[in-house]
Amino acid sequence: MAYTVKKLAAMSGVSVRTLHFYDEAGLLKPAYHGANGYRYYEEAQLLMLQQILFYRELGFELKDIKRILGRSDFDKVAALKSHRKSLRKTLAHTRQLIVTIDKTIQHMEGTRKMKDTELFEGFSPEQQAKQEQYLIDRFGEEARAGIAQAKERVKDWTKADWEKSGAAFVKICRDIIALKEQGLPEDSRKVQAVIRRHYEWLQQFWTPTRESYAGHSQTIEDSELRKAYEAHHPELPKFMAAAMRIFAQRELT
Amino acid sequence: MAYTVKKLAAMSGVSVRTLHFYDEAGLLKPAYHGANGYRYYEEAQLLMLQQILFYRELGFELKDIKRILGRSDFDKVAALKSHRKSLRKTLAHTRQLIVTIDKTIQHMEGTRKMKDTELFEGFSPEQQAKQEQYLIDRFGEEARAGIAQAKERVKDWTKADWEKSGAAFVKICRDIIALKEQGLPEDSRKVQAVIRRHYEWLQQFWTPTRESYAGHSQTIEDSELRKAYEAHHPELPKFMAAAMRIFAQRELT
DNA sequence: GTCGAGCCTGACGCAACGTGAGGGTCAAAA
DNA sequence: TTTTGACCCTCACGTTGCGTCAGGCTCGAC
Repeated sequence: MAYTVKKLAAMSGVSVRTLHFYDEAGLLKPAYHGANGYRYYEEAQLLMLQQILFYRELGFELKDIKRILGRSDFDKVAALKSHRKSLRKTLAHTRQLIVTIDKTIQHMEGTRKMKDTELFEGFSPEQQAKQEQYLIDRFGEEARAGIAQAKERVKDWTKADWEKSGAAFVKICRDIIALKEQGLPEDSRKVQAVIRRHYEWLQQFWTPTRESYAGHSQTIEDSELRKAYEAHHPELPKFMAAAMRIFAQRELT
Repeated sequence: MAYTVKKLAAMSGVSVRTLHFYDEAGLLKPAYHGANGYRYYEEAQLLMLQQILFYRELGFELKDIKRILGRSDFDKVAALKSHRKSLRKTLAHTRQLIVTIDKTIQHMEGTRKMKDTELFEGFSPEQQAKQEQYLIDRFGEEARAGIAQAKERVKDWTKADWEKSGAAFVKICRDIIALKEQGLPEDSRKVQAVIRRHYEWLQQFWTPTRESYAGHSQTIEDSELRKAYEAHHPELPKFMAAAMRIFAQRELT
C-alpha cells in the first residue's frame, strides 16, 4: 500500500510542501522513489509521521524531534519532562503578560472611565466570565467546582437581588475605609471583622479556600477587579488586600 | 542629550542590530543623523523605544506595534483587549499540552517498566490512586481507613523497599505457577499456603477483609492490575483468583 | 600619528514552511 | 489514441526579528 505525497498529506493533514520539507530535512524519507522520481510512502512512514506530528504539537523543534525519535524510551521521557518544565515557564510568563495587560488597560481607562464607573462593577454578570477565567487560571480545577455551585445560586437572581448584593459590597468598602481613616491597622479586630463580612459576601460568587482567598487579595491589587475597589478609595485595594491576607492566614484552614 | 546606538542599546537592553533594524523598519528613527552618518537619539526616542519594548514584551508583532503606536488611546485599549483574549487561548492551549505530556510520560513509563519486566507494576505508587478508587468504589468507607493506614506505612519507603516488596510478589507468583504446573488444584493445601503469603503481602497496601479480599480476586481478573499477574503466566489471574476466593471463604472471618 | 573602540552599510543565516514558476507524468474520458 | 486535468518534480524566493560576520570609515585619547 504505497501512498503518494498528496494522499499522505490528505491523510495526515499536513501540506505536500511539508512532506517535501521533512524529506529534505531528513526527518521523514519516503519508503522508495518511483522511476518517475515520485515519492512513495508506506505504513511505516505513516506511523513515523504521526509520531512527528505528535511531538510537533507538543511544541518541539524539528531538529529536536529528529533526535528524540532516534532515541530510547528512557531518553524520550527525559526530553518530555524537560520540555514540560519549559512549558510551565511559558505558562507563568503568559500569565504575567495578562496581568500586565490588565494593569495597562486599567491605567489607560483609569483616567477616563473611572468617574462613571459602577461601584459594583467587577462583580456584575458581564464581568463574571472574566473573573471565572481568572480564578481557573490561577487555581485550576479546584476553583471550577466552587464557581459552578455559585453560578447555580446566582442563576435566578433578579435585578433587585444584584442591587442588594451590590449595596452590601459598597457598605463593606465604606466600613473598611472608615476604619482605615481612623488609623486602625489591617490586623486590628475591627478591620478583620469587616473582612469576615467580605469573605462571607464573596461566597455568593464562589467558594474561597484559604489559598484562593489569599490569591483573591492579589487579584484585587492586580486585575480589572481592582477598579471596583479603587473607585471607593485609591488606597482601598492595597489596604484591603493586606487585611485579607491576614484573615486568610488566621482564620481559614 | 544625544545618544549613540551603543549607548541607547546599553540603556534599554536591546542590541545595536535591533536599533538598526527598527530604523530600517520605520519603527524607531533616530532624532537626527550626524555629518558622519551616525545615528543620534534623544529623550523622545528613548520613551518611544520603551513603548515599543513594552508591546513587544506583550507578544505583539512589530508591524502591529507600529500601527498601535500611531493610534489613539482608545484603539490601544481595544488592541490590548483583543491581544489579551488571544493570550488566554495560548494559556489554555499550553495547559493542554502539559496535560498531554503528562499522559504520555505516564504511558511511556508504564510500558517501559513492562519491558524491563518490572512485574511488580500495578502496585507501584503511580497505580496506587487508581487502585484506591477502585476499592473505595466497591467497599466504601471501610476500605478507606485501611488504605489510609497503608499509605502511612508506605510513605517513607525507599526504592530498595519497593524492590524488596516487588521481589516478594514475584516469588509468590512463581510459586503459584510452579504448583499449578504440577497439576495441583486451587484448593490444595500447598496452593492455599502460598495464597496466605499473598494475603499477608497485600496487607502492605491495604487491609483486606473477607469481602474485599474476595473482591480483589475479581479485580485481578478484570482490572488493569491483571497485567501485573498476567505478565508471569497467562493463566495466573484466573487460577489465582479462584484460589483466593477459596481462601477468603475458608480462612477469613 | 596611531590605536582601539565605535560607527556605518550590506548581506547571509535561522525555523518551518508558503507560494509560485516551469516543466514532466498519470489516468481516465473523448 | 489523443487530450485533458490532476498530480508529481525541483528550484527558489518570501516570511519574522533579529544574530553574526565582513569590509571599511570615524572618533577620542595617548
